[in-house]
Amino acid sequence: MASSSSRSAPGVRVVDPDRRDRIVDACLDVIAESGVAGTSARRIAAAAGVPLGSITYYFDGMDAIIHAALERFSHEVSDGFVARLGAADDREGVVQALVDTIEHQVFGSVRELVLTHELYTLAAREPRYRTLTNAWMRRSRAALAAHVDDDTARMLDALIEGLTIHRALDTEPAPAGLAERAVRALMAAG
Amino acid sequence: MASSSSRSAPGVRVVDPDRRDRIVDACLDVIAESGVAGTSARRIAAAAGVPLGSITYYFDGMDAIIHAALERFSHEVSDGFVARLGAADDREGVVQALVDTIEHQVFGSVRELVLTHELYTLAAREPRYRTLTNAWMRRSRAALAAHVDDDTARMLDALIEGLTIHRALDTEPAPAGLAERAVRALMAAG
Amino acid sequence: MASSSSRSAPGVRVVDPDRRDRIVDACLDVIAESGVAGTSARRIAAAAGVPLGSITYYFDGMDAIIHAALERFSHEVSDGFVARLGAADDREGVVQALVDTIEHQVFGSVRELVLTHELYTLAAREPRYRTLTNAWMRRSRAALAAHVDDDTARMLDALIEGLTIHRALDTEPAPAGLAERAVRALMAAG
Amino acid sequence: MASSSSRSAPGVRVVDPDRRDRIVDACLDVIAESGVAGTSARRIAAAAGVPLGSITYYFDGMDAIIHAALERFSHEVSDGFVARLGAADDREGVVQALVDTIEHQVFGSVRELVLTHELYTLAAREPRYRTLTNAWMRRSRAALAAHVDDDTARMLDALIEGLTIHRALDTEPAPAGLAERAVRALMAAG
DNA sequence: AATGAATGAGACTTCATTCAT
DNA sequence: AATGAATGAAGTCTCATTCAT
Repeated sequence: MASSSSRSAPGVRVVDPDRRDRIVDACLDVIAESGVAGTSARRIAAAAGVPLGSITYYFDGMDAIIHAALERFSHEVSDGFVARLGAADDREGVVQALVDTIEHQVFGSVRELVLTHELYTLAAREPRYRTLTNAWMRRSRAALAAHVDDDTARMLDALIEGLTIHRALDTEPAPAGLAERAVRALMAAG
Repeated sequence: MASSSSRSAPGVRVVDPDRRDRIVDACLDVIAESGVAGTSARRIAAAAGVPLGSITYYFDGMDAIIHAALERFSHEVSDGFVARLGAADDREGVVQALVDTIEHQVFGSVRELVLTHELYTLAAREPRYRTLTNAWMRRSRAALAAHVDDDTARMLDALIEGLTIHRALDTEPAPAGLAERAVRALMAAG
Repeated sequence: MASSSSRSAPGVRVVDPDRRDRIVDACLDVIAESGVAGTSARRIAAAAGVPLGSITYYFDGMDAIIHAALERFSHEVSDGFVARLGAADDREGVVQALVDTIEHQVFGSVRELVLTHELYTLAAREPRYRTLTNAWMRRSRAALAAHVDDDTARMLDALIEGLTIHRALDTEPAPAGLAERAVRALMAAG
Repeated sequence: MASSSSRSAPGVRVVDPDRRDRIVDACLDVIAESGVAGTSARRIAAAAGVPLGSITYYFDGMDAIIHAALERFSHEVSDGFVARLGAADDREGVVQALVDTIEHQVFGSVRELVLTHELYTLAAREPRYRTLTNAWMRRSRAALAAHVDDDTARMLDALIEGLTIHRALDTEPAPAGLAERAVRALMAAG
């Protein structure tokens, strides 16, 4: 008679419609922890709690999983940014949303930092990943362009990128108010 | 007649005092071409024209070579930046040097972009590499701080970072003059 | 026409349910021939007629194979001893069984001698192997204790050990009847 | 002018007449700690505090060092046994000396146990090492034969061997007085 | 006499992918 | 549809030994 345990016995076929999704999520976890270089089908399978064979059954090779995972990641981050910016209803709200974004990252887990750079590294070399970062940039700029002109959107996007990276990689805290001054300076110049 | 080839016959012991340096350079080339993930002792040895055994003879494991290579790289880039900035003798010269830096990267080989991100990716996860990026940041800011106050130096450094990355990852060219406007805006705010 | 050879063509996937067992047996052969020090995954694979990858597929590292092999060996020897002793139905039969055991070893292949010492050497240093030798000792003593008291069992077990080793390592034959006299003396003392 | 430091500067040639001896001792330490299998020229050199080149300069390959080391070891142990037995001046003293020998080993460091088995393992397979163990046995028996007849000497030697090994490998202590009863039983039988 | 740079062989292990079931 | 046994390639590293100095 079948066990009522939530963990099925080995060899038993399970109906599991979300399995593909779970693999993608697990892949993201593995990349965050061990890097793209340390990501293997075995590790993803273990993290997702699925058999090894599932990996190559659902995906066409390792790169397909990694691409799917980083695509999902870029949308997650992007969605957050767009939401934060969408909540702003005046110029002052925009400033606050941008400063929050910059400073939020620092307190955000190391996970976001790591995954971002893993993606950039791939994008620097492979067009398939550059497509991902391009779309991501475009979504960010579009969100900004709802409040400022296109050129200012570009400048602000770059500033956020640079400040976020430097804050994350720095060993000492950034001066208070610096992000805000920079944001205001660029918005004034637009 | 004796061969003038740089590659010696197998089995022949060679005196080669610069070998360690050449291995580091070769490692940088391999990382640039195939990424840290694709960098193996075999490939480095082949690129440097030395036997495989030399790699582990001169370095305590793969990570030691990669660290040495990326350390060298960070200094090379940093030296260029410091030199460009050192040549400026007035405010206008500084603006020009920074704009040049941002735009120079784009026309610079993909090599610099790739290597920078490979380093950042490692730095995001491992303290040993964060030490490298920190020192690099500090050198850049110090060079800037010779011309502007400390806070402005930080802002400019971040702006350069962000603009450089976005230009490199973008598929369409950035508007002319945008970098200059952004630089001037931040310098005026300082 | 299909080959009836036991060695399949390269690249052909084979169904081979006893493979794990065959690897253990092959490992024992390799240890007997070349010692634990000379035992490598490559050699075991060659001896078992399986690809190198099979070794690490079935076992978690070299030590796991060696442990499994020596565990099997200790049971093989132990089983023989217990059987020989179990066949004895009176005091005189026990004496004969023990003398047979001592003298049997000499004519037994060098294999048993070699493997025993390889195991003892590991047991002298690593607890995991000492567990093996302990269980082995316990089985031997239990078999003896069916015929004599516990202390005598210990003495006899040690005597057998010592005589066996010295006979095996000696370059000249032991005096006839010596083993029997020693066995009788210890049994009389019990 | 030469430094007066006890540790010479690198590259300085040192007069060191006992170096060969020190290498042999260091080799014994390495074998005791890591086994013959884990003994390498590098490790011996490090343990002896001599340059790597010294190893192959003073010895004809690894096996020559190991043989020299184990030969020295067998004499050290043998000397102790002969001395202990030589101090006995009557039958009772001999009994005591033998019981001491058996029980001394248990409290002796694991070093002696390990080295003994490493040597036996080699002797089981290679004649060059069997020569060592044979000579060792002969010295032990000769020391015993000064007090008992030849056959009894053989029996006692074997008993000591077996009891020592079993005590060392056992996880629980042997019954008190057991060694003494066994020794007396064999001496009475002689 | 003595050294340490140098090397090629071979050690273990991990892995993506294939394929019979 | 799904799995896991199986494999060959490639990974890093250790090492004994050689040889120019």
